[in-house]
Amino acid sequence: MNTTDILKSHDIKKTPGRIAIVKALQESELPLSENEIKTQMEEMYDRITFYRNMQVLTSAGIVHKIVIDNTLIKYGLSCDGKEHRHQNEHAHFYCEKCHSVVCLKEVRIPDYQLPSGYKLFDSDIIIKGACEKCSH
Amino acid sequence: MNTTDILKSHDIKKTPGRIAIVKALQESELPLSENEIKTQMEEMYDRITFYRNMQVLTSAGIVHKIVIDNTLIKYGLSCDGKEHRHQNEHAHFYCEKCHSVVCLKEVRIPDYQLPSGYKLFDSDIIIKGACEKCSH
DNA sequence: CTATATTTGCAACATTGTTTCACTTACAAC
DNA sequence: GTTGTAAGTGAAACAATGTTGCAAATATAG
Repeated sequence: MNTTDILKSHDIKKTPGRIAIVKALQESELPLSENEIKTQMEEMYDRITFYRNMQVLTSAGIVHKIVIDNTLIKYGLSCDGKEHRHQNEHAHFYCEKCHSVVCLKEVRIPDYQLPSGYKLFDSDIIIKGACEKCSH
Repeated sequence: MNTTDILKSHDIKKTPGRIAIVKALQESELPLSENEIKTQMEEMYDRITFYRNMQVLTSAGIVHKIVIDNTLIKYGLSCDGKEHRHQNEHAHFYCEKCHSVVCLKEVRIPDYQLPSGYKLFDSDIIIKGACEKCSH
């Protein structure tokens, strides 16, 4: 799906800032941090607008926020932004050597058995370690 | 195990700040945020010392840091601080209504099957939803 | 093209986390 | 106990991250 159609299908106005963010994520494969996105946006990046647009994009389910640690956040496209999806469907891996984050599509989120009365809205699995390139 | 023995058994000097942090966590059952611990420490709380002591306590495995979101962090005692334990053994639940965090001891961390070459150091499961009191 | 509701970008502020350095304290050796 | 020393503390200053209010700009429906 092309960048502007993703926004359109979610009833979100297509503004240059939002298009730039989604484009950066589409072109990257790996989830990106704010700084990595900023680099791609060049001079059109504005911190405040970025935060507000991320708020819009994540609550629409287009982008998911991957919180590795309080000082390290990555953003990834939610499976081509197909639909409203507030729940991650797979785990995320953080390489402590090269600091990259990858979506582990093969590690699915299980059906958790919560204590009675508890309701599940969303869940995240973060696995930390060394990726293939860095584990030698 | 009493507070000072926990520190002693990890070869960490027992200073008033550290004792106060561990005591606060021991008396609470639920994991606590920095502000909640600060309240219990009263006037002896110092922000810089707190961060440094948390660094020491978490890397010793006495306390584990539960990152719910980049702006919401809770700290919990690692199963009575029995031993060096850098890996959580259970999931954590965050109630989006009352903002409490509980350790879900019954939701164990599975053995993840990582792609070949990947090494696992640590992992976290965060489940967000509504707790028993708030889900009615 | 025009109207209007949304978005942007700036200033100012609030929170969170780190570094440096002089002073103090914990604790081991005596 | 007293003392020496390595470790911990707390203040100042800084850096990074996130939020709010408001006037100007702009995306889209009609």
